[in-house]
Amino acid sequence: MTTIVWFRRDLRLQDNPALHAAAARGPVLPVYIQAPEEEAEWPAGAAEQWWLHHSLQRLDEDLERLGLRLCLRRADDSGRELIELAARCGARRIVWNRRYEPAAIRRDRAIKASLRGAGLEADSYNAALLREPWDVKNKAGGPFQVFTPYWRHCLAAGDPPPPLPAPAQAAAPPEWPASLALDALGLEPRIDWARGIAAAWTPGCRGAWRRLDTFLTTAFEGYADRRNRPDLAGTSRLSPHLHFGEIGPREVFHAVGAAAARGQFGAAWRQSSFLAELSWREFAYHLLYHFPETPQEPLRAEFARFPWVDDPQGLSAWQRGRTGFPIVDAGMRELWATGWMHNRVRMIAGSFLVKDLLLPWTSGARWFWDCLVDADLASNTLGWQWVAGCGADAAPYFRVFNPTLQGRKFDPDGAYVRRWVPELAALPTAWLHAPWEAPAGVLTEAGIELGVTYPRPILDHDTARHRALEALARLKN
DNA sequence: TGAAATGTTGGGGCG
DNA sequence: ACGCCCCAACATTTC
Repeated sequence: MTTIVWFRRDLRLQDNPALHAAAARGPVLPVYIQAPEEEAEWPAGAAEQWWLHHSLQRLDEDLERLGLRLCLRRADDSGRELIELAARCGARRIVWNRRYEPAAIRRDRAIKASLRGAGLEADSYNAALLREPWDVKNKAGGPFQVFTPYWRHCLAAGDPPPPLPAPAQAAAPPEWPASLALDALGLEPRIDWARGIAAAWTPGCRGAWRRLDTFLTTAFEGYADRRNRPDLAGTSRLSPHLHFGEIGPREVFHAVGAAAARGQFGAAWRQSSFLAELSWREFAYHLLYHFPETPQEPLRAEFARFPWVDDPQGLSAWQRGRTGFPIVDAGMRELWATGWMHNRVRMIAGSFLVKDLLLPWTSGARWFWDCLVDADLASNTLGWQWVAGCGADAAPYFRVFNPTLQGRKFDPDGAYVRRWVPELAALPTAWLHAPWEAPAGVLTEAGIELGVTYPRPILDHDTARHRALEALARLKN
């Protein structure tokens, strides 16, 4: 009996429970359905679409080694498309791995009901998370809202199950239904702006595993300190691979454990700050599941009446990396060029938008969504609500990042700023994070004319900080 | 997963 | 020798 495996954000063969279950029972028809309308308010941005194109290509190649191929479809109703496909190839069963965004949950629930109503079997599995969001409860039986107790609770619950192997073999269905060519999905940009992204990333499982292996051998041990340094290769850069499910969190968790068993690092690997970051991702899904309105609405209700500012010019300067604050501009340009930004710099740039410019956190979340290759509704929402101070376990309202101090602390030699803001490259490190303080002669020497070759700061941070503190203090009363 | 303002301490210069 | 002041370094409080 043929089973349709409906691929979504699980673009891998290993540790793929839906594929595993299907291959164990007979012929497999792998399907990907493009249905952007079903993503509701959060259709994939352009960078994410670029990634998806290449990831689907890799997945198809991997499936070919199993004697299968990926059937590509475009539809405005995935459920109807699946029923049609099942009829065409005689499938009686459809399986997939769960998604956890509110719109996807609603859609999948309706599809499961309609498939069963049509007399088909339909089952879903967990490929994306160490724990299901509904399985983790605090002592009162409710969801956690603070990370540390959430994490402790998960640690105490024991290790997640080991990853499943890729199917050793899979039978092809009696007939292959027609498939669109990958190019017909129109995911690749028409104008060639993706070169920076292509240079920075290798979509697909093998790229994901290469990243993980490199990270485990070179950066895991120093991660607690070096993860905050955007000028070093101190992070795993797994986020887009995890986002598309080219690698799963169970695989990451147990790869760390296996490296520890080989003696690469100590016995406390479960409590490592790297796996804590993986748990932040889990925590984000936990929150999104239990508070599904948070992509739009602040979790802390009083923030609904915060006096955000309308400042299109400020927003545009921030988006284009022309605020005059080098660490902020470097981050925003890294985002634009590569579809990714170092997490420390996300916090700095986010704090600048929300607290210095007083622009709504949702405008930052939307821009990140459109630019990021790892645009995850759960993580993006958590990150922005955190930095704005209106979310779970959020930064206290008075916590305002000083872009100059953050730059000096986390990019001490200025290598990160010099890379992404090349017009400042010749400025001595002492002035690099505050070029407006440099003596005129130093600027001239470095070939910089403020306001011409590089913007003057669009605001005075000290003034902006006081303005934010006042607005936030009023909110408390 | 802040930063600034304010307070405290202790060494050293100096009358 | 002593008190006084300055100020850097560190700690605490406050936003």
